[in-house]
Amino acid sequence: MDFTLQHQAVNSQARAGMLETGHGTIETPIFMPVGTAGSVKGIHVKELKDDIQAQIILGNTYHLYLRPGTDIIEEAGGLHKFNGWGGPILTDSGGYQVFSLGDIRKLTEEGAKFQSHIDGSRHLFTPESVIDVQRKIGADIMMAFDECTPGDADYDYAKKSLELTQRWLERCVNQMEKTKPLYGHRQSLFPIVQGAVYTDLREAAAKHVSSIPSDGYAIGGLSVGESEADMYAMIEVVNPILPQNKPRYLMGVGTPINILEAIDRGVDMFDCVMPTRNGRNGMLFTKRGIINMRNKKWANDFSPVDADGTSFVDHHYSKAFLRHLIISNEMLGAQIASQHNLAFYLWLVKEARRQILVDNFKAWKEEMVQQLGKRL
RNA sequence: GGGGAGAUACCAAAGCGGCCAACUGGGGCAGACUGUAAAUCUGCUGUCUUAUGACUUCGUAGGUUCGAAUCCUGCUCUCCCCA
Repeated sequence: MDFTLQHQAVNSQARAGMLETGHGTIETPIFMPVGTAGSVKGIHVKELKDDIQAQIILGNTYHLYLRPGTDIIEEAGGLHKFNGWGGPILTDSGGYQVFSLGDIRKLTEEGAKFQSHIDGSRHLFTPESVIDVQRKIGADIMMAFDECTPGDADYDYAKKSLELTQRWLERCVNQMEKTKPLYGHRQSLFPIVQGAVYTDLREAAAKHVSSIPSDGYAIGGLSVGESEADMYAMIEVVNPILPQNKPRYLMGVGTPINILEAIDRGVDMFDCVMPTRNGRNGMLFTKRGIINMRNKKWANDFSPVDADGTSFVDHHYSKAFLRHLIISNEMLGAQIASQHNLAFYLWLVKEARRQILVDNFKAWKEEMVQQLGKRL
């Protein structure tokens, strides 16, 4: 997997690049829609490609392992074929579930014992098994198995957690070397930087992962309860240490403002459930600010969903109709909102890239941030 | 014509002498959501700009009682069954 750094902004750490995968080239900075169970919730592949113009999507190891099960995906010929997407796929390792399934999971040196959130059955994830599952899923980018340390972890916990993540990383790397891709395309493993909000831990973590040759590097354990100031500070600590000529992926982030701030600090790749989940829950992101579509003031606003938007849905439907759908709990409401939000997120990173290439990123970003935070 | 049941807040529906401004659903209004246990969750929803406060409510008019949405009587209306 080759990454080409095309342009480095002058008064910002922002970069524009190209990441070539076995399923297509990704232009960075990029936002990757999340498709936990193999599908970006509520979005057809056609809309994903043509309307939203997604270049890579996520899947989740834990969720796909539980349902439909690794065997089915292998029998299908990998996730690319199974879900009909065909483009690049990144799979999260289940490290986030170590965090989010706190009550029904137990960590040991060996790995993480989960109880299925579906039927309560017990499963063990190890760095090795997680690599094996991701081989079978066929992800272009596989994530190392980590502990996503909570944002409020104390220093002692964060340190021990980081050390566990580091030992797990070594095991992931070993397992990568022992195994091969199953479907004829290259698979890359991205290590993950942890260390909570502690500068020295983040530094150590960044140095550790940088010592391991990889096609890209991820920053994890952010947007998990810490302040935004801490999040930005940690990005600033980590990015100068990570290899310059490899893509950097900030996991799970974030709001449109978060993304622009992180691009400004040298991040290339993002994923987040916000555009889809918040969309389903009636929130729209636009370049002029945030819309809570359920608010009464939209009830008789027959203007387009987003006059500035790039998506078909932005101009085809009115705010009043979309509000009606969402209030009525109609499936289409969630679909339209998700499609709009994803199209907006992809527009945002595409425009950021364009501004980087014409050396106007910083000024553009400052202006955008003012608008994006507004509530309409 | 005969017999029976019932009228509670925007809707539905509990409550059947004090713990009732009134359970619970729905609806309404607002908020949350960041590598998805989420088409989910949380508030508020009689009036008084704030309230452990005041005031006005449970078809309607009276009555009993220290005290009534709850008991009694009249009236009005609704529904069901048999003709």
